[in-house]
Amino acid sequence: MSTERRAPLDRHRVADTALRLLNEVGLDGLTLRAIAKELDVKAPALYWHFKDKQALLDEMASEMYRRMLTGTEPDPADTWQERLLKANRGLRTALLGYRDGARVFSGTRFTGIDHAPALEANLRLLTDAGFTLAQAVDAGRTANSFTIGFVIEEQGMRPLHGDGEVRERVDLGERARRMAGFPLAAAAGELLFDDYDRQFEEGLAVVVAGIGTRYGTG
Amino acid sequence: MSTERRAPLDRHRVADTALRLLNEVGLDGLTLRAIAKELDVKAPALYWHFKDKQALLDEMASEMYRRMLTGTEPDPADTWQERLLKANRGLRTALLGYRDGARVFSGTRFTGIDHAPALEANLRLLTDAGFTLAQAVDAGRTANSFTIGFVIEEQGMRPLHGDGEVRERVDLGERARRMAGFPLAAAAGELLFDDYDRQFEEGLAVVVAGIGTRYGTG
DNA sequence: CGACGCCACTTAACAATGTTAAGGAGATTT
DNA sequence: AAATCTCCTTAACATTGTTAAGTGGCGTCG
Repeated sequence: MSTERRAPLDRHRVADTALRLLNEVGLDGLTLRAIAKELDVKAPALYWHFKDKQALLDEMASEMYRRMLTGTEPDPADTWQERLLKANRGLRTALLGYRDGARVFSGTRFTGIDHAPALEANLRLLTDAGFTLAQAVDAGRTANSFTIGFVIEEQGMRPLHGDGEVRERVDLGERARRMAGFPLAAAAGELLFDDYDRQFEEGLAVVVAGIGTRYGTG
Repeated sequence: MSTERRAPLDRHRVADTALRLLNEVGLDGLTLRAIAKELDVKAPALYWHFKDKQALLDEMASEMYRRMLTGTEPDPADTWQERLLKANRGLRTALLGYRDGARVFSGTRFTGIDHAPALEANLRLLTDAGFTLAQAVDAGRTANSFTIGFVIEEQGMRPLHGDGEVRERVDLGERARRMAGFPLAAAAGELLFDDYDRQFEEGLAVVVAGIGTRYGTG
């Protein structure tokens, strides 16, 4: 018998399902009707739990952030360099875990305080290492901006598709042809669109080194 | 008499008008019908000049980039530090010049070669200064990623509105209340959302310093 | 026990959007 | 003069976020 009554939804379950669906259809395919169907519900039902679609996206971003934190208990024995590296690697990994993850994440603001403990711990570590609070804030934001910017470009160039497959969006041969007459720019093509992991590590190392140099805590 | 025949459109004029309109209505309000009305034309006419809306957005991004370049003739006597600073300051200024500028810019890929000469000149300057090509590419992308990421956050926090007015999207008092129990994080609020110009300069200085440190060309 | 009321949803509908199909007026070419 | 090309219009379509109104189940209170 179908007298089984589906348990009522809540914000968490909706965001959960939406995140799972995001990886199949991408941000542009993530319609309220599709999410609702996945939950065995009609679209307007979502408005009982969320004020509008943006509120749902905010919840999704918060959930992404929560999952990122659970993967990485901060080690109090970290040096500030290690902490910055870990935090930003973790952020990138979390964003890459979802199709259009960076776009979703950067378009939303946190509503809760789930991020507060980690932020507090990081600021504490940096100030204990000799940074002023202002320096610690600047350092964190600089590294954070780099990571977000990098992943936005990365996901724009190599979108993750439904089947987990990665497809390049740039035709290197055609680019090289257009760049004839600009030898360095042409040669840069192969470097620009290959080995994002290495490029990210390189950039992150640059940022951390710069923080040490500029704030004299290296 | 209205026998005056309007000159036919072209991609450039459409992108021009769309960019002007962008500052009045924002990316979400930038519909094809609104752009068409501004051009005294019906919406489907745009499809004669552009394959789809994304193609128009690409053209807009290219135009933004072109305007950025005309403002800044690269000085061959620049040191690599000066060049990186100028290029990324210019990029930020260009992005801030349009409502949702960073979102428009980061969502698109260049189709032309307008950016090639400047890229070539920058790579030349860096390699002449002792960088390998790979290092020059990495350095440029790191700085670039930082700038894009920074401005995306900046414009997300302080959206530019139609009348050129800037409205804050964060209630600092409410944030401080939520952050009770996390003193450093709470105190960081005022630092995080104030004086973006200074924060950007600070971050850019960090990146440039890091490039010098890591690639031994400082 | 029955009426009330709240929760969590459904059905129906709306205006707006990107996009396509078909056609048409005017200039240009043959 | 006929045909073709350019650039645009009118009409329509499916899809989207969102709102309004209604409805069935469940607990509470008289």
